Amino acid sequence: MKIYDELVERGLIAQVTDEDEIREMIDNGKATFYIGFDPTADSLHVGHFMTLCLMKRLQMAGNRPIALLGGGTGMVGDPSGRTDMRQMLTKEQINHNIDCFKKQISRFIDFSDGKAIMANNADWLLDLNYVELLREVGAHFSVNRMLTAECYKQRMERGLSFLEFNYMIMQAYDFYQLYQRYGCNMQFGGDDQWSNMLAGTELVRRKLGDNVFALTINLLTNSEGKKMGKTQKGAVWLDAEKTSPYDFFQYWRNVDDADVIKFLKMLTFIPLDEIKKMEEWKDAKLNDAKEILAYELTKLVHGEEEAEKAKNASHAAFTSGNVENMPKVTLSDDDFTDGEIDIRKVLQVAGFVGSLSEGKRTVEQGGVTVNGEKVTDPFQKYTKDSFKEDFLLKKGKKKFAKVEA
RNA sequence: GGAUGGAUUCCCGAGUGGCCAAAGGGGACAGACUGUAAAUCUGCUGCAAAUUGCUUCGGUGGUUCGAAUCCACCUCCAUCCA
Repeated sequence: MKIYDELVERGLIAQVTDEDEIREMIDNGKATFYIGFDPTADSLHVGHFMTLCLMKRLQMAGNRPIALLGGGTGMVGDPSGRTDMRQMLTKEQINHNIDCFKKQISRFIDFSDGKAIMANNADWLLDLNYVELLREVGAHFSVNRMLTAECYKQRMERGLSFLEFNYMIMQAYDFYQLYQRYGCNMQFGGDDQWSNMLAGTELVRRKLGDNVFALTINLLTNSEGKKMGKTQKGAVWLDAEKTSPYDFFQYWRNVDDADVIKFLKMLTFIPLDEIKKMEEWKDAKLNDAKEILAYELTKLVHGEEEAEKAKNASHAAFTSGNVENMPKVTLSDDDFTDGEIDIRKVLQVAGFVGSLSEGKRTVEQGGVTVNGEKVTDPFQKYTKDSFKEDFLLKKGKKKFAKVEA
């Protein structure tokens, strides 16, 4: 199966500017395409992961990717899909974030021998002259049209600053630059980027009379239409320091039944005919599919070794009760007062609760066990010796840890 | 620049001098049921060794025995006018 059809089969493609042209180009490895990453945080998250996978798939099909870091656009901030203005980032933050992004992207995409290009739009955006830009680029944009773009609609009610309004122009200008510098003839991105991307294809056509193309992929949503990759604690990060491989594994292990197959198709590199077989799996058997999903994704992001560890930890916690493989938490001397620590504090240090009050509440509701025994006293004390033996802490149904001191 | 309305806890949103750590809903968390799923029901949801104390209703100052609530100034947002 050619790459384009595979993308369709996997449910990835949302919108395209010209299906036949794009199919012809990417199927034959003729595309030089770019995907932009704005450095809004110091790690990539699950949403980026989707586009990185897309980049990889296309690279494997012989196309040349350009990873464009938004050192310039990050100074402005994309209003798409937001209800309020992003907090403005300082140059230092942006540069730091870009360094973090670079490391993560390099692990995914093969940049050797010019097989891929890393670019930063700060190189051409930061030194632009205002009046010159207005004349060169601004003249090609109709405000009337821009205002009808989906990405601004929401903001027409809540307010849109001029700064953010210009984001689309920045992004369009990127495409124009990349086309001239690297012959970049295609842009890919999340579906929320559609109007920004169209602006780019139009700018190139108007300035140079050449046709370039855009393709968006479906945003990763669950069966309820909610965006994936967010938890109550925030985003699911690709950085192991920010989201541990175990938590990452568990995140995918816990997806809804209704979503497993869809995610396997969209996110993993498992051949489609294998996934087809899994579609037959029903009820509890679906748990196997969830585990495959979690394992594959953890492997892609953190490597095989970490994926094995996460899987073993998961088995230890949920099936075998094998304490050795469980996620570990280590108490420091500072956590003890007069050689003692109470259960609330243990929960807090383990990261299971946000405050001692919450810990107390959880214990009172019967949500905490130690070595399988329910803890009833929220002020239950432990000495250091308590942790010499196995100390298996469990909160609720899904939080496990082996606590050491 | 002018007029009007607004800012409340994770989110939405009630509260217009004490009975307010602040209704109701959502979300989150815990319990029951399950398959580490969904749905449902119950509890719970500022902090703190806790019939109490402390911090919180955009900011600062004031009135008052007492302020989310009244007053002044400020900041920000929305709508209309210029």
